[in-house]
Amino acid sequence: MDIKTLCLGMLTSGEATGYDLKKRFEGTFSHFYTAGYGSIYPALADLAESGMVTCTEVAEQGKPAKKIYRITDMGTESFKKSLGGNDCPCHKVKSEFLAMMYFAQFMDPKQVSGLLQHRLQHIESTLDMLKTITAETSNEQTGPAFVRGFGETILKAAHDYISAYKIEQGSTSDHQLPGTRQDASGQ
Amino acid sequence: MDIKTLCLGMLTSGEATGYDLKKRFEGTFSHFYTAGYGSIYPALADLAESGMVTCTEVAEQGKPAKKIYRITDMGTESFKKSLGGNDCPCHKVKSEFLAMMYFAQFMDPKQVSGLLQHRLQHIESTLDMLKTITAETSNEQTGPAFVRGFGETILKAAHDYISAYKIEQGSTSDHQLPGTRQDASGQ
DNA sequence: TGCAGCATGTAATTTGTTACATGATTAA
DNA sequence: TTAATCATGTAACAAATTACATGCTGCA
Repeated sequence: MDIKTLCLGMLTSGEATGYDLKKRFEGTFSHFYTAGYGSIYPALADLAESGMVTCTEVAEQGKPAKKIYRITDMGTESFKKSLGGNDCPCHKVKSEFLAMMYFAQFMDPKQVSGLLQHRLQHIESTLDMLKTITAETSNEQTGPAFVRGFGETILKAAHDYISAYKIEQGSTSDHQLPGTRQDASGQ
Repeated sequence: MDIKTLCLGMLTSGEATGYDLKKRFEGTFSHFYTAGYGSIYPALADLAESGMVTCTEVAEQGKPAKKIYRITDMGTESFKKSLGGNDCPCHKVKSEFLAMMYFAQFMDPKQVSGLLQHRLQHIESTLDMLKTITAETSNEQTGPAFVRGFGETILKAAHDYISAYKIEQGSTSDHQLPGTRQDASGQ
């Protein structure tokens, strides 16, 4: 599924600007998809050109005119069809974190520790964000609820696993000074 | 981290051909990175050209000459440096599965069920593969062990989550016939 | 005084995927 | 006889990232 289809899907729940969609990619969608302005704006332009969405310009002062996009009936149809025609959707992970951890033996133990700490913090902030969104949303539909729950589950499992490993390393090994442990300077 | 660096890293544990590396991408690495021949072969050619690896051709009958790659000292140095210069490694998920599930309301319940079933099976086969690799490997180093354990943990958590959701849907709702449930035709 | 937020977009570059091209051996 | 395994590679294509370009408002 490309960004274009995803933008179209997002518009099924109401009008939005490119800027709005970006915020969604940073929110609920952030744990399973990424997209920047460089893909969102061209996607919306394409969708408008092919009649999937309409675009209403609203003049703003001191900013470029706001472009409000709304999905058309054709757009909704097309979106449903693209959902229907995919019974083998992929789920891919691309992790520099795991790749580096795989080669931990080539790294300074301090760097490894920093890496783990960094990842834990990232997981925690994502988890916080998901919680905030849940609190703000009422009457959540099963789809979004499933996806959010999935994210929370996986994130918690990852957090537990990394935490357990850190404790194990901290207590068993000698390559980390007991007094200095959990220092984790790098951010 | 690009495929080139990853190939270089893989070669730290011994000589290999492009074909060998592809198999590794299908094995231990499959749950956090993907790469096809189209990226591996050019990567190895680049590495050889820049002196990171050496290449020995061994003639074979009925096949193209086998090219055995070995990492050089310069290659090892370069690899260590690229590991050291990355204290904020990303961990990205790109999931068509979750994207589709987010929009479950636009899909036929049967398709949703098939989607879940399909994902469960994929998780199971990946888990089996990881188990097989573990059985075959003795004296595993901490890096690879951490990564494999991470994969198992996350995969199990995902499996449990999806299974629990299927049961919930199967028992509570009326949009699935009790007699036909868990049929999951699509593969 | 400076930064974050709002708001849009383009162009070059990077990166990886897909399809193509070849061809012997071996097990089912 | 059919498919899988071994074994290499290229060229066209698709997709997304990054850097660039602009500029007001409001808060600290």
